[in-house]
Amino acid sequence: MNILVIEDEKNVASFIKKGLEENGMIVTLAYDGETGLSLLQEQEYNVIVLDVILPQVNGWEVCNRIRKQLRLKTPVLMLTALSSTDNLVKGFEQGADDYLAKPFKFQELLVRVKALDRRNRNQVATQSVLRFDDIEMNMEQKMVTRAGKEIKLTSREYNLLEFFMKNPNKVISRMEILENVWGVNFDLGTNVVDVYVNYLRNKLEKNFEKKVIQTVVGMGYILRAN
Amino acid sequence: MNILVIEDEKNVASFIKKGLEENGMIVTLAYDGETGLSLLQEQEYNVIVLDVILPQVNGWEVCNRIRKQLRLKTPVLMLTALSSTDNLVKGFEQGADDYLAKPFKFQELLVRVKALDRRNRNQVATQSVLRFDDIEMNMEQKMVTRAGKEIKLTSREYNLLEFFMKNPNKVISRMEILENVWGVNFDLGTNVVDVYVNYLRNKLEKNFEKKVIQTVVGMGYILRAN
DNA sequence: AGTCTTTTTCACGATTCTGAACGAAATTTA
DNA sequence: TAAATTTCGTTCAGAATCGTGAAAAAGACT
Repeated sequence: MNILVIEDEKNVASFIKKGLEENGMIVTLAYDGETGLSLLQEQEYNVIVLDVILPQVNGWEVCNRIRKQLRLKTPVLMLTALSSTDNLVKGFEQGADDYLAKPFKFQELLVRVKALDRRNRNQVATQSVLRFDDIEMNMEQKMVTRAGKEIKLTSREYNLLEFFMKNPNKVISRMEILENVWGVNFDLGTNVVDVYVNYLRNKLEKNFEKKVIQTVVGMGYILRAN
Repeated sequence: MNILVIEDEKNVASFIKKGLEENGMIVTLAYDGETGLSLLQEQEYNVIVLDVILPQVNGWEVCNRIRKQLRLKTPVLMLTALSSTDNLVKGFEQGADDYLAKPFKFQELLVRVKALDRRNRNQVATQSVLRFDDIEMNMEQKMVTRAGKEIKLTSREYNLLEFFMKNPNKVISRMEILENVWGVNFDLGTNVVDVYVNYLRNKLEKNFEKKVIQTVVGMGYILRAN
């Protein structure tokens, strides 16, 4: 289970990290909201622990942006020093899923994190996002980004990339591609695959440093980071 | 707001009752699970405060029966002396919505009760109202507004929009739409879907800045803000 | 009958797909 | 090493498909 903790007080942060790690969780720390948000773009987390009081952008704002901007449904547990009703209600309005008033016992935190994860698992079976290196493919929105930049693909190009991303670091033959992307299972003497790989490369690798689709002469292609 | 408190320790019970009443709530006490369950059959409550340790039937069992037997979705706040993880996870499994470890400050209880009520109200509300960006769909009144302005739709148009709003930010294929809105599950070579999307666009996007229904060539359509 | 809603059809333009052609690169053969 | 062969990358133009809007036809309801 991956947890992102956004908390500026370093001793509190490392206290939480240590405790959660002792319970078998993988914990990433962010000491401010912006860092947290960019981490969320890079990787998927199961639960976010978010302090309300943060430098610059406060926790509510961060929470709001997680929902509205990043469109993530990852459950958020808010940590708050102020346990007044109004403040908390505000938290829920911004899309927090639970809150915990400081100071708290670690057991409390642990239980809540587990409960949030549990609740979430039941609701959303899978977040349909494929990732490879800095390429991200949202299978619901059929949207692809590389290093955060949107890359518009036609449907055939998209399907081809999806096949690559479902078989990363693995040489794929032209036949396999034809079968799985074009639905053809006989060799029509065509080079469509070559052409489309070329299209993909143009869209996916131009303006970027690293090449990701490499050809393996006589065998096919492979999606590999450098 | 009606609260049912199921708690056998009379001094704790009356302490809670008094406090909640001071905050304008109507509180009913039950000193054991059976009494609580029968009260729930007679009247509707907004929130249930339930002690885990009760004579005869324990709190988890009561919670379980509230969900499985009475089929009530009334939010349950569990009071527990044991804040160990396992016990609490068990509580959530039985359908509790939140918990509070004894001893607690009254403020904590109050906040949680309010939060539960609030969450519940929102859920019930959103059961009949769908929102996306500035579009609001009242499913009881079958009425749609955008930016507060009413938009009159025919029933087919309404059903189509409803399907979109239930699958926001997700590419929907023509087939899916045909199946779910027209109830056809074979490909009659028609472009009704295209036509109706077009109707929706006319009614929903003319006179407004932002387009919300976008076509994804070769794949279908997507309801997406901007 | 008359209005409103729904379905179907059509045509144009835009996008996407595909095969062919050819040079470049890699591999094999001589 | 050089030549021959195979494989690959790229470009391009025609073909096929798809999206859109309008308009006509069919159906439902009053």
